[in-house]
Amino acid sequence: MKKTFEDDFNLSVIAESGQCFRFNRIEKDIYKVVAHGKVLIIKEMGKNTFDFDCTSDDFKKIWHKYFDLDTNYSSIRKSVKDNAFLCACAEQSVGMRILNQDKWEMVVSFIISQRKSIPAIKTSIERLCELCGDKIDDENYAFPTPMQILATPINKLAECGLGYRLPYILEVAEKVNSDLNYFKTLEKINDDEKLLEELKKMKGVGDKVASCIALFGFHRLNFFPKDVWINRALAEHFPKGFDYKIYEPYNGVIQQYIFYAYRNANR
DNA sequence: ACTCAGGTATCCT
DNA sequence: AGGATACCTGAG
Repeated sequence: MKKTFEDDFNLSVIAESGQCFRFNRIEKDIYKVVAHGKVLIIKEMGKNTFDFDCTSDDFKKIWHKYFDLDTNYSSIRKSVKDNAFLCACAEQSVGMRILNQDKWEMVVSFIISQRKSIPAIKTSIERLCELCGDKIDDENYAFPTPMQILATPINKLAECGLGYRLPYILEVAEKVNSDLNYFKTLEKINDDEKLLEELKKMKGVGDKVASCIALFGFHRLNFFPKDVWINRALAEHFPKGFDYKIYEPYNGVIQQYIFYAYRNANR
């Protein structure tokens, strides 16, 4: 089904923003997303017009929320004006959106992400999905549930290249599997600091990973994950410190602008 | 062959 | 509380 957006919406920017690992370009202007147990092919038809290969029912139920279509990102982007570096980052990130991704998938994906390159993260995640996720079609697999991971032999899981993160993932899978309301309970925590603290109780989840889970899984747009790229950008452009008050409650969106633009310019 | 990767747990002081 | 160090493995 065809959709035209007034607001910021760029497939390449979103796919390259590092927030998602199963959102990839498969051909020029064609992207594939595997999320929430579904495969979605999106074709860019022209300026801000896209063809989504899904039913209107799935679009309403899944993808509308996934792409956060009720939030106006261009107004957040246009609010950037105090600092030349930030303005440049925002300008290069036209089309950025913060996706609503699956919480469990975010937990595992960002535990895997530590000390790995983005291509290596993607490889590990795809192997894990193929190994124990539900088959969606001939070539695509859903992200495995905690139970599916726990039901898989350890030696098989180790073949996904998880390394020292495997015990973390198993421990977290046990934790989530033993409390079916785990994420519902966390969702109700309104205070960001308290949520961060709770997320960090999972083994293998520190400040950075917890911030990513909160931003990309819980859609808490004020979280500002600090990875190596962000730290380099901040050291270079904000030696006196970054003022998190200016862009409240959208620090997470600003972080994505910096990550996308700075990494593209320096890698 | 060799370095480094979207960090964190653990062990120090 | 804050700093140093080890850590699986793959991609370039």
